[in-house]
Amino acid sequence: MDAFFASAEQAAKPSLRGKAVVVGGLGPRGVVATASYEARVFGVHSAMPMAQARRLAPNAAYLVPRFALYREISEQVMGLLRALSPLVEPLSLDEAFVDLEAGEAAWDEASARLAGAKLRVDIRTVTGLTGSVGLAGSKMLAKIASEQAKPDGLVVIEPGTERALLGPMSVRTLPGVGPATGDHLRRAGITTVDEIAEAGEDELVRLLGKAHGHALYAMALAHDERPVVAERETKSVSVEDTYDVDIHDRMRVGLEVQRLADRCVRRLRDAGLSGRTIVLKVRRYDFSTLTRSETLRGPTDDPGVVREAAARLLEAVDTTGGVRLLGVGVSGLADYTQEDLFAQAQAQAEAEAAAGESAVPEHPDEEGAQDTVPEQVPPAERRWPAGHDVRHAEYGHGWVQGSGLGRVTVRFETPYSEPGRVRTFRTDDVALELADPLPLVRGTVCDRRGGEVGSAPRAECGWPRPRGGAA
DNA sequence: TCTGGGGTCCTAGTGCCC
DNA sequence: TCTGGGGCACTAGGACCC
Repeated sequence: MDAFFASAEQAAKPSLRGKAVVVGGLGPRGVVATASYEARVFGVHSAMPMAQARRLAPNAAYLVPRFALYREISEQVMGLLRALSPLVEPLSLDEAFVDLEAGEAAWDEASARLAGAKLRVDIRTVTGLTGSVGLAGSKMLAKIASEQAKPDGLVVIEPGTERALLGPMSVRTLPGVGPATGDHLRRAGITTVDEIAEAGEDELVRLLGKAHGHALYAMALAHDERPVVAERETKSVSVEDTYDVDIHDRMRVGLEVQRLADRCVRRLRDAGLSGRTIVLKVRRYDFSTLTRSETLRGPTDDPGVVREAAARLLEAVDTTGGVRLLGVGVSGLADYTQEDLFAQAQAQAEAEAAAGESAVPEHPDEEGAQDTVPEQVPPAERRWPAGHDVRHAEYGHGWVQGSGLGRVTVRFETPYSEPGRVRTFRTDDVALELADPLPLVRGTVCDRRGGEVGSAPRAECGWPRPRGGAA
């Protein structure tokens, strides 16, 4: 999908069509998730600090991501891909590989082109958004083709032309070559794919290590035999928060870790998983990041057990100077729940010992349970995130254009209307309430699959993610 | 300028067991 | 009893991806 989050917002909000739109974290430490093509003209791009984006494009619309909406659109596109082939490998919410041969949707270049062209039309019809398709004989080349096809295009890499196409390209084109490896290669005098091939496999292994060296050399020769894998098991589940202001208070750090542990367990349980290894992540004031982990005797999804492990790990971390990010994760996953009996028994014993002494909450992780850690934020304060849908008793459906100083500004429009008018209300106006997003195309019903085809949904998103790479 | 969140994979060091 | 090596599990960090 092309500039996916931003395109979805433009489709949902007629007044933003043709305008610079930036989606990402709006806090002081936010970064850009996606910029519309209109915003990219100003130099705004993904992963850029939001403060920098605001300087480059001060008049752009800045919105927070609405993952529920993107997930629904993603599921619609996934449905279209699965109609082409049983072998669909999602890479993210907006990208996927499809093995067209396995689905007998294509058997030669002409039929592949036809299938790709029809897919693009279908995506547009169903979602109202544009997608790009790359067609090639391997995943690596299909991905490169789809990048070249953006926005709103279709590119085929014909068999026999791969080496000539790849040769002059930057090493950064190859998957797995990021800033660090790119620099490493550049210092060795290697900047193009051709130069990787000329350097030879031994040199690549010497420079980058065994796995990376072999893989990169093969890619440079356009060799990529990786199959399209429809089912990928989740390996870890984690949550993390970056704080607007560094936390110095050790007690507060401890409370945040407990909250994160609870959130992580909720995600774990929603996915029907349990895990053995608890990981604590701390990013300090100077951006140095460290992780500490502990492996239990058996997998658990008990919030008390995870909280305790995370607290133990925190004890070994020096947080003087302040922390900007905290995270809690669980790995070593199992798709069954075999409780850590020892830890549970211990927790129970401790709870019994503590009974009467204090009112520390126990295991509150039932459906819909709230965080047990006291919130620092005053309760009942209504939040109006920029870009979120609202409904007003009198004016109907709209979205939050901005809020602050006790006021919220709403633009009243829908995906099917003309650009609408703006009105401002008090943030506690009872006539105003948050609303679910409307479908981008009138009459389409998002296909909330029950997992009857292919793999059962895992992790929080139900099921993962798509693009137009076709192998 | 000042760097999110949720993942995966790889490497290297260490300790333990046989 | 001591030593060494292989294999494995665990831990920590880094790079990369979207």
